[in-house]
Amino acid sequence: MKDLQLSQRRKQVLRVVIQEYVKSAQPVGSKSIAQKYDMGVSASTIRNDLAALEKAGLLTHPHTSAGRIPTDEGYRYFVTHLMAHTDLPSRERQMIRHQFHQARREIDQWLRLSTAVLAKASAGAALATSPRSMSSRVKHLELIGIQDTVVLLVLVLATGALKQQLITLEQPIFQEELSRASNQLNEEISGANIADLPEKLEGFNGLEREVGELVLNTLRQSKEQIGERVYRHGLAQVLAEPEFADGPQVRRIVQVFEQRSLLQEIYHDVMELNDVQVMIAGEGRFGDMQDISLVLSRYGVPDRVSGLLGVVGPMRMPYGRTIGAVRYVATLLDELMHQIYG
Amino acid sequence: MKDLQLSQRRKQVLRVVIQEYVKSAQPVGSKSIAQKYDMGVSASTIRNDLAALEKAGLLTHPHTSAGRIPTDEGYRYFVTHLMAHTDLPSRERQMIRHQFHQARREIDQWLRLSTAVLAKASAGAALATSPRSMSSRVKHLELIGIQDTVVLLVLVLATGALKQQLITLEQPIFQEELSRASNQLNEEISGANIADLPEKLEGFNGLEREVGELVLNTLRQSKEQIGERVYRHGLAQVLAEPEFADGPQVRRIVQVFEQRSLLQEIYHDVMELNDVQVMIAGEGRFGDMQDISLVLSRYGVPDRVSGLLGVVGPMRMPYGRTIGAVRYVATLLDELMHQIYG
DNA sequence: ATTAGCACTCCCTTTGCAGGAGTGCTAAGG
DNA sequence: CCTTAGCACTCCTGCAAAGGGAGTGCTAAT
Repeated sequence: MKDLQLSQRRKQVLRVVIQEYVKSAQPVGSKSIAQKYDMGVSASTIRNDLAALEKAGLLTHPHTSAGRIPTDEGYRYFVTHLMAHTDLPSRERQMIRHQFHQARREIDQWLRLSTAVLAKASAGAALATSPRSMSSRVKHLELIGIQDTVVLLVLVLATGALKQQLITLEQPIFQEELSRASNQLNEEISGANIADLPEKLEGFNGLEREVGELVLNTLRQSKEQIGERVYRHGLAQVLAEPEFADGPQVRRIVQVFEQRSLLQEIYHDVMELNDVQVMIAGEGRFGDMQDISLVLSRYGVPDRVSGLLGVVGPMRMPYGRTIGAVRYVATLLDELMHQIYG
Repeated sequence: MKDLQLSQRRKQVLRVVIQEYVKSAQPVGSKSIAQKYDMGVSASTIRNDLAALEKAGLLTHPHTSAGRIPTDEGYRYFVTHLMAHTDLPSRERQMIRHQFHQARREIDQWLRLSTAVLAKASAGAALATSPRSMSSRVKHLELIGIQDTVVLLVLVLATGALKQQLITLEQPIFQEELSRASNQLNEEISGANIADLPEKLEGFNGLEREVGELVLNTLRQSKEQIGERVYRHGLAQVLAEPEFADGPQVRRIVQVFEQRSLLQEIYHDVMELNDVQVMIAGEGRFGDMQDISLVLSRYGVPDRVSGLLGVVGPMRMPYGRTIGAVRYVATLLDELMHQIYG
């Protein structure tokens, strides 16, 4: 977007239109602006401003004789230039923090809580991915016999992440044998990076070799993926918004909310930025996201683990509040993660 | 429901009404029945039958001059008395089985696949819970130092289920110390049931005691809960059904689909029955489930592990197909689980 | 640059009307 | 007693016309 020169008043008018429209979901007209907000000018003047803002591409109207509503670009301009830097009110922050301290100390719990809290604070639908380990260094592995020929491989990464995988053997095997194998492997590969693992595996064969290969595979795989779990909360609530009154629109947002692949695609973008990122109507880069906005943030500990956290909602969204909520929950998660991985 | 005496023809008429209505979502009238199905009687006779079925509470019409649609009880009667015992066609079964054999050997993968397959086969939204261990016997535990004062407790149950929990200590601790503690605990409590655990813990204090208590807590907790993870798939697709065209109805089904607590409540009922269970419009026992049906089944290995699997969709649902699909996937999961826990 | 005035546009709702589908009832026939 | 044809009746649906209203765009004056 080229940066526009707008007079103070026009900025103010744009701000008001967005504010009112977010509140009421109704197109807002010149008269109601002049009445509710004392801008020192008449409705007629505001009418001119509205026309100018429309020509600039920041507003539209649904039909000739309706009030104005913001366009994608209007929201974008608002978010980047006009929005007051709204952190969540401290009372609310307190409450959220309190909830986190009451939860069990487990990443799973934290993320579940995060989505619940975000959904509540934002009136959108919240989602989060479980954290992905940045450096997948093996900390420890364990082989546990489940059945005669079935063995469970448990893999603990340096980041504390847990991976599990079933192995079926040709022959029954004793637990002693398994323990022996896992001890041997542990000695060799614990602390090993994905890069030096193949080399270290050279010396092994038989069961150890097989398990080693499996470990390598698992690491490789987890390197590519977003966190394997996606937490979601609050879809029902966002569907209550009037923009999702009709069928196609509902399906659109549900798809955005459900689709793993979208998160996967967005993942890298968000990882690069440090602050909360706002994606309005897909920003042209993503398919069917009419009228849908995302507010996303990375969370985690730099170079150790990181995940994705955010809100999906209608484009007509209280951006200030939502951004504040996402940012706060993300920093809270950062803190908690830091206690573990810091 | 009292069991009604219906003539063969009336049963057939009911069957036809349901069949047609499921297909078209349109009220079906006497004339169209007489045309499409050669029942050897005229539309007028069918009209009488329809009136009788309506008086019996199995049908209604939305307004005076509309065709008939089934009521809750109509569907229920159909499912219990009228439905041909439809297993999935064998071609389809083959395909599904194939997909499972291609998946990675991991419960997580299986369940993900299950919901995907079910959603596809049923045109509803599928959900599944991860399996709950029936007897929570400890198989093995492991203490892994993550940070100076942060320790990860990994708990492997006899069923192969994995539990994890972070522990924060007052004092930094060496890995050797942790290994010592976990070895000691393993010797004592591995194989121990939840019942005899408290007794066995008597002898311990310090770190071992603390960990032991944590183990006990974790077991107790997992005893009450449904599987901790809920897998979902296919919400977008079910929302395309015409009954979910309006707002309140959408919110209703999304809530049913999202709410963990509902599954929790239903869990015990389903566990007791052995075959697939059909719940139409909440069967009066659950709140806001107008126009929504559930088709659910237990899966797992008796006395070892079990979980919940099923479909949520509109009441106007192809029950035969759906039940067939749920049953087949459930038995498939039974099989797979049996390989591990059998 | 701002303002008041005013015609114009287009949506939304209501009303009325015609068409159609399907029922319910009645009376006659097997 | 069950079945059938006939027919009036009900109520939905779609369409068109009309009125009201909100808000704009333009113009001319300040």
